[in-house]
Amino acid sequence: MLSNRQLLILQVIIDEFIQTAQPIGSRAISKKPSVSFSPATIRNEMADLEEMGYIEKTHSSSGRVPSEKGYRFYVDNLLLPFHLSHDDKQIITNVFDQDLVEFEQVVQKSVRVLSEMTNYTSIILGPEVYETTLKQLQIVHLSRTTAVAILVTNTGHVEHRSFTIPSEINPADLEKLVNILNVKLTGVPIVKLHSRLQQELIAILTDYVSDLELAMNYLKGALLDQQPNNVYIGGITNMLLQPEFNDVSKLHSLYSMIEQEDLVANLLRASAEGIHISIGHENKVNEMQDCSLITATYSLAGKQIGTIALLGPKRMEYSRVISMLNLLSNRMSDTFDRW
Amino acid sequence: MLSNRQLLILQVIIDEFIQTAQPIGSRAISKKPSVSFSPATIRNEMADLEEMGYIEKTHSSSGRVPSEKGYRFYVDNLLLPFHLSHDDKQIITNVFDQDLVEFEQVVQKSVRVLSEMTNYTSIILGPEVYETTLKQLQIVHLSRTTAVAILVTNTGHVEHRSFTIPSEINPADLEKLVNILNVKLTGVPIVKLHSRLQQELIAILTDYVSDLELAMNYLKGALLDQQPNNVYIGGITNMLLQPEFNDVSKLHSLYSMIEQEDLVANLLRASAEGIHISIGHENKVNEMQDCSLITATYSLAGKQIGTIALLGPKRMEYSRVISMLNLLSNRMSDTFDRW
DNA sequence: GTTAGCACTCTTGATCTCCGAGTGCTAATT
DNA sequence: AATTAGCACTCGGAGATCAAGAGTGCTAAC
Repeated sequence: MLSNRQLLILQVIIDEFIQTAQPIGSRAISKKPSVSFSPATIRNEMADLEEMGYIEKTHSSSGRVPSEKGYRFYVDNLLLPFHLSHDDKQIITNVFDQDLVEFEQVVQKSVRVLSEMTNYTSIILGPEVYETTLKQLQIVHLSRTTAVAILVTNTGHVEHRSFTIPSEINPADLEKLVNILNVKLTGVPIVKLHSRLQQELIAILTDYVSDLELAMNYLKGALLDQQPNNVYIGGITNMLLQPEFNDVSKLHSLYSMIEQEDLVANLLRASAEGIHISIGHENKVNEMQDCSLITATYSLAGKQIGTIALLGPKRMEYSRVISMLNLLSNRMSDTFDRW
Repeated sequence: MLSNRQLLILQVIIDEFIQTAQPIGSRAISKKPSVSFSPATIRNEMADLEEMGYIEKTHSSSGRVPSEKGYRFYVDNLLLPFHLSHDDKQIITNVFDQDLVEFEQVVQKSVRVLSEMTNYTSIILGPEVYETTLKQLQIVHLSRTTAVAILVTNTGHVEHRSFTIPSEINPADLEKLVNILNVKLTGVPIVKLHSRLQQELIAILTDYVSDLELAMNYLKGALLDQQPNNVYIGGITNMLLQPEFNDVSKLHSLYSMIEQEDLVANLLRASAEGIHISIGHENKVNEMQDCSLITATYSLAGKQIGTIALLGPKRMEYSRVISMLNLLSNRMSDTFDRW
């Protein structure tokens, strides 16, 4: 167990290090107004804190630096609720002021605002379509042999994909097929489209359409193949501002990781509801083990549909960032619910 | 005028520097099989080349490094046609092998391939829609008050935008309006949509639709407001591999420039037909003045519709890169024409 | 005209020193 | 018993110094 004094000292060390990125010495701590002990006393406490693994030295006679265990303790026990300034709140709220009626717009704007306000890299995993349903399906013929399939969801999301129509398929058949599908599939959740197609409709459809299989395969390809990774990333260059990434080789490995959107997407897809923080080696991805990742989820009708995340150095402004993520994720959920 | 020997030496210096990024000394040059003079002779020639401004020293007793004037001369006069390896050609050709029928897919794939093959940053300015025409216009109602407007072009490009329907507008009117517009505007070039709407159709439309103005304004907003910046950028992290960007502060200014997509878009939009090279300070954008930018254009039916560019250090592999850009832009033009 | 030779210049890396910030420990103080 | 002052010690960082090496410019010889 940590004494109150140790708690105070640990708190000061971490707060200070978050600001300056410099090791903190006993003298500097004793000068803090909230601290009223001599450097010698503090040195004793620091030795204990170090023994317990909450802080570290960079070399034998340096000041102390928080360890990952220290950050973890800080995040779990020492985090003070942070009051966002009125301006900050306003900026976040403003994102939702214009009448944006599309998920995508909201998300794009949020990513930008978040990275600008925090100076970290922000990542949003766009709303998953689990709950969205098919609103309308349509084929637009571009020429004899090419067409675009367009799929509109009830959330205003539009997917489209071009394809070539093989000469074996009768365009009229395709047309008929689409008409039937529209009647039968409107309102069906997107994720269930595939199984619905397979299980329930084949029987009905064979009656209407010759060469069914061929046409179906084409439609399936057009509509379902691409599950796009709706990952939005902003402020990647902010990493350059952090002294911990002065080293180009570190940057390179981190950046090439971030460039792999599917990897990032999978990582975030696993996030638990609410705010969650992974510090350094708590991250499974190697390239992130010098970073902290804070995730928050947002929801539609109480059901989690996406994730907002901030990636920065372990030395993040946890408390401020958490407040911002909370506010943003609530606003997002509210907005989506209102639609 | 440069003597043949001077040309040879300049060529060797630049070729070598492009490979190694290290200053080249007279001894190293004289060891090249293509060179048969002693270091002393070469030193004399180098002094002349330096006086003329084609090469520079990094310090008084260092080897020589090409100046921007040197690169310019090299690019204008010394560039040998580069023969792409069979594999390289194959990789580029493969981009077009699958039956991609959408501009976007082709462009996205090209950007990736290009940056992977060159290790530079590749930028493609997506096809401008000047020549594309409206294929179909459609409104899908999501709810009483929201809808998505979808616009399909003859090239398979799909634009969409959600909007809220103000209560003053009669949904039936909107429907009617869209029907009429579809009949009247199909086949009209996208860029002319706006003027067409204003000039020719207002008269006809007033007969059919009450509250015309309101409905029109909404449609215009939905369809024409956003001219999206179709800029695709790949391999940004490749910059980290170049020794000239070891310095984090240089990287930062360059990266924050690249992050501004509209700036990049405007820059490329101005590119002249064919291959064009800007070296260092020939670039107007400050942040690029340590870089070279090579642009190539591609076309549809002989009309330039977009730009491919590679951004790298001044020490670029000009000749290889130019061959690749040539091949790629031709293939792109061919493919688009074939549709 | 070309090249060998040589003195000179400048970078690079290694080694050393000095300074200061910070520590741990002990002994004095409260 | 807890706190603090005092002090010796440690280590990193900034400079200074030095030697090695790569490269140059110039002169004189070929």
